[in-house]
Amino acid sequence: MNPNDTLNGSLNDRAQRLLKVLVQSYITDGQPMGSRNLAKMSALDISPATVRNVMADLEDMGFVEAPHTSAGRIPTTKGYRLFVDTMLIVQPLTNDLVTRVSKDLKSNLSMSGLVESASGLLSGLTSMAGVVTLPKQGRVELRQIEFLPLSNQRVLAILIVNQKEVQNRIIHTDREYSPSELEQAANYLNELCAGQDLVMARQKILQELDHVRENMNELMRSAVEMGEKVFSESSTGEPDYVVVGQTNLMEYEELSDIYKLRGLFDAFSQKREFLNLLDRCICAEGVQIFIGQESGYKALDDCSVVTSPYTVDDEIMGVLAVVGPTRMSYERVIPIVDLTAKLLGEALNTKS
Amino acid sequence: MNPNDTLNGSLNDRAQRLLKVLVQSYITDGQPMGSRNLAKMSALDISPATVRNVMADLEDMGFVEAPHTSAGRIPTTKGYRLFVDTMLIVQPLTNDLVTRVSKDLKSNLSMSGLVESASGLLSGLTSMAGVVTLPKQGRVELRQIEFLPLSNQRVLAILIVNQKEVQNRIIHTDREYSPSELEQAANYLNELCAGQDLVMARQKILQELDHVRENMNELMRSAVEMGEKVFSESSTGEPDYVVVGQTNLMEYEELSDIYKLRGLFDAFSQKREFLNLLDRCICAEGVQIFIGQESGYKALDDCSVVTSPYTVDDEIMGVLAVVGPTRMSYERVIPIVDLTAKLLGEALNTKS
DNA sequence: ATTTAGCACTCTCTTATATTGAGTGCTAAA
DNA sequence: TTTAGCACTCAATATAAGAGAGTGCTAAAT
Repeated sequence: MNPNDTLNGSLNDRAQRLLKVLVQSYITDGQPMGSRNLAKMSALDISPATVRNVMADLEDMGFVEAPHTSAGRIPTTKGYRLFVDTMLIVQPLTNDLVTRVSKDLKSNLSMSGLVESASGLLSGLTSMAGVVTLPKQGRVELRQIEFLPLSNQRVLAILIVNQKEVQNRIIHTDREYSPSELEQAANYLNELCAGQDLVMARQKILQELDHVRENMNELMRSAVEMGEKVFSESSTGEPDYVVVGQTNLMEYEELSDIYKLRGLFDAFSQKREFLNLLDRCICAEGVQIFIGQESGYKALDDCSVVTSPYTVDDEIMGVLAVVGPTRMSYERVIPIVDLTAKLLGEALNTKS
Repeated sequence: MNPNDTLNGSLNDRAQRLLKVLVQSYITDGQPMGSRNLAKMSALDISPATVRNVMADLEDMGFVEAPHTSAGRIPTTKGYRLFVDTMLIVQPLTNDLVTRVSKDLKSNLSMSGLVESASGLLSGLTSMAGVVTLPKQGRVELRQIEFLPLSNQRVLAILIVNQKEVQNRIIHTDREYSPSELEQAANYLNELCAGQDLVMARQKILQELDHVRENMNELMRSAVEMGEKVFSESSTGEPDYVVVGQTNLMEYEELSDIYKLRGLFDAFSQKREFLNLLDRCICAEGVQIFIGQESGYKALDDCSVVTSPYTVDDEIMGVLAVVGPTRMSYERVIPIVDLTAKLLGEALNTKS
């Protein structure tokens, strides 16, 4: 068997080298590459005709394709995948960049500001779109609950959770309550639930509800019922992630079709599909990449997504990502995503 | 002087009628209108040649222009302006629509949800982009302040304002404080400032700061200093407005140039210019319209903005707007903006 | 004094046609 | 197995021609 044979499925060195050169060239130039050029650039000392033979094989195997008969070849999704998995050499980051990212993140006081910054960094450093999910409140520990009377049979419940965060919810009650009544109710609930996880607290209250119905006095009944209302209202429809630099994507020819672009932007603002995709990465360790159709969502067909979870104390808090055209410089983007994830985790750590 | 003379600056009836027909036709069709067609549609029983004479006059006066020699005429900004100011008959709203908007808004519990809904309605009903600024906290009355110790010389300040809303701010202190110290500080500040406007409260604290330096004990000094820090930190970088339906704008040919579109989207996300524009409407009563370059911002050159402030108890709380191509159905959009502003105000009212 | 008909003219848009250049696939020779 | 050579394909570009829409102007009609 010939050592240069490429038809048995696994690629020989020469074919791999040619593919690598082709992918790199296409990523920088955006032009299909012809055999003549490829022969020259590969430094392999073979003729264009030979390159053509190899390319025909690579096309049979699905790694490259030709936009039309007389154009050169461009990588397919499968081609990019092989490149990313086995031939890619990530570019080292300059110290300069690291300190810049670090500074940028640390200059942030609030958590939402931090997420915004991270997103902005991803977008700015890559000239593509940056996405960062809000850190998920793994265990939400109730620290204290307070009630404040409003008008019209409504009560404002203030939940202080996780030592630092405040949530407020408005509940509708069956009648007006006086401030002192509310204070007693709060005391009762604090005693019952303080220090517990919100989910647990709710269960405890539901138990209590049965119990209380027969035995307890009117006040406690009210208190428990109010607690039930507070905890049943799920989280306050906040944003799930932050996107910065959407408009950068308009600069890329591959995406400049207005319909594709609209689909993509809609996907960002509807969030559902995109959140699903990000959720899938939350279990993966380190940087993960979805190339073109691999993501499974039509809106992302012409895009690649480079994601990484970010962690605090080894616990995954969220995911961040860069979204851009499949023809992106993975070698540059991957370390940027990696770095940002690590430093965001660190920055969050000092805030807890 | 001839009653049909159009050259002395003010338009005679016939010219007005022709302009009106032209604008309406162009808004629905998007096609430049020729003299032949215009003569027919105007029902004026004049020949195309006469129409051509009138159009030449209108062009001299800057109300219409011709994309090229042998196209019909289209309205200029000035033409749209005259149309909007003097010839427009707003379409009456169906009861159906009114109840739908009303229901949609009332089904909302939180304020941010309400704003989101309003924005969505504007966008959905017009197939353009809807913008709603968050209601501004005109007078923010401090009701209560609480402190919670965090780690690393930081303290969480919880401000309860306006009977219903909670703001939380993290301040950095000169040393660690115990919970009981903080409680006393809170009590002190509550006594000093409760019931006051935030701005007033700050001034009071600044006064107190001078006073306290000599006379008072250590605790009170700390308290006042903390208060100073709390109030000096301005509002918590929240979003200023909500945009829904940006992507709708991609459907309009007038805006389908990718560079214009990018400028527009960037303007939305940078917010600065756009906020300035909206601020300008806050003093105007009722619906206000910016046509094309009238806004003064390059990004909005090909757009019109229909705005209205929304009020609670005759006090202006914010502004909402629809953004779309200059060639929009003003007759339809204006009442929608008007209605949404009114009902949003009402909906907010029942929430205070 | 306006209004109108008629005509030459302008400009866009569409369609057809040719030309060029890049690059391939195949065949036969090295 | 590799290479040179050649016929062929296809996109991109330029060029020309013709149709359609609509104008501006002039001279006649009202």
